[in-house]
Amino acid sequence: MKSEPDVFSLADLRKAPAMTAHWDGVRNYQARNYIRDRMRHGDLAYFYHSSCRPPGIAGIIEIVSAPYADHTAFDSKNPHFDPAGTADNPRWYMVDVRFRQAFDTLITLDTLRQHPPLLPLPLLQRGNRLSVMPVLPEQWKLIETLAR
DNA sequence: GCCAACGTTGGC
DNA sequence: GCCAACGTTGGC
Repeated sequence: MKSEPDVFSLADLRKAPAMTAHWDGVRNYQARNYIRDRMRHGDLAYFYHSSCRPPGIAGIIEIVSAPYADHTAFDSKNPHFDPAGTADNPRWYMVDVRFRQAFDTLITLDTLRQHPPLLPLPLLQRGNRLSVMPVLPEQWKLIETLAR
C-alpha cells in the first residue's frame, strides 16, 4: 500500500490513536477492487513511501477491519469528494490499518528491483501507478529477508 | 520541477 | 464507441 510520506507516513500511523487509521482516498477502480474484494481483517501489508527520496518500503501494517465505504467520498469539502456513490451502494472503499513494524532501514525501490522474483509486482513495472496491489507469498518472504 | 505514462472524461 | 484533451501519478 503506497502513500506519500509528506501526506501520511508510517511514522504518522505509529503516532495515531491506537496506531490505527483509515486508509481513505483511494479513487482508482483497480486499487478499489483489491481493497473491496481481496483484503480481509488480519491481512498484513507493506507500507510503501512514494514521491520521496528514496522511495521504498518503510515497514509492515495490518488490516484491522473488513472493507467498508470510504465516507470521505460523501464529503463535499474533501478533495476526494465523489457524489456518484451512496451509502447503500458505495463506489469507493477503505480499510482500517494498524502499525506493526518499522524497518530500521528503508527497503528502497532500487533494492527491490535487484530481485528478479519481485519484477512482476506492478510497483516495479514501467508507468504503473497502482497504489494498492497484491504481493504473492513468495514475494512477501523475499522482501522480509531484505528488511533490517 | 520535469515529464512520461496512464486513467478518465466528454464531444462527436 | 472512438479518441483527443486533460488531470494525476510518481520516479528522476
